[in-house]
Amino acid sequence: MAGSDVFTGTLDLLILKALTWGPRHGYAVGRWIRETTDETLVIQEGALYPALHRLERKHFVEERWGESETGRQAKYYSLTVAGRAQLKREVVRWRTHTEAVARALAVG
Amino acid sequence: MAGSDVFTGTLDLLILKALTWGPRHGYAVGRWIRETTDETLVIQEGALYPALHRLERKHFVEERWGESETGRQAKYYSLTVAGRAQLKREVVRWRTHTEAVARALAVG
DNA sequence: TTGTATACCTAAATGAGCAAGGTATCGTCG
DNA sequence: CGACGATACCTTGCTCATTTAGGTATACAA
Repeated sequence: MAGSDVFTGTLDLLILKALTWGPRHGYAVGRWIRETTDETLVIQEGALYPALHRLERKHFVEERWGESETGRQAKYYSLTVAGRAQLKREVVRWRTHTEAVARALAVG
Repeated sequence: MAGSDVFTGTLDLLILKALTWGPRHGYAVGRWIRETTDETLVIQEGALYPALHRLERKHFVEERWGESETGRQAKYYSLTVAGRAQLKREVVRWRTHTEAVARALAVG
């Protein structure tokens, strides 16, 4: 089933959010999502890396090679100006839609 | 973009919820979702009808032809016992995941 | 009679995420 | 020393939900 871990369309939102405070490499983005959601949302690498590449292609993030905390080479992603705007839009969309579903579920 | 109107995976939940109080025909299910969400969630017919057929194939709903309020023939769908259990599961899943995303968005 | 709402349907394309592989480095534990 | 787990990246093939864009038919109002 598509989206058994994350509701499809939510991943971009989470990735952009993970980059709010500065550059992070891909592996660390995945770990941040897993940790801040208390293991509820676990992003498969086969979803994570393609998603990062998509965001790069749309110019919402920029990549730059650097050295990770462990001394290994890692690809760091940072938000562009457009990415920051996109994050805002996606947060609004998320709120709007979850509130709409909440209204429907509250009926009865 | 897949899921521009509804986060992919949410549609089944909404359809099952729409049938909580008794049989409804497909068109009325779509209208119920649109109206209870104040036009926020508008389900395309090309998504709605295939979704109903999927739910029927999984035995979460049963269909039966009947006469609509306007006197036309319409296909009425009603929840099966398995469908009612599925609705419960999907509500839990929805709550779990939206709360997880909420935690992530609350950071910072 | 033209349009709008009701009521159903499908086929082709898009595209996200899953499953399952792969490479390579580093530290640790037996 | 050797195996293992964690880190860090990647891709290809598949499934499957949704979008797009059509189609049929009836009823009623302008």
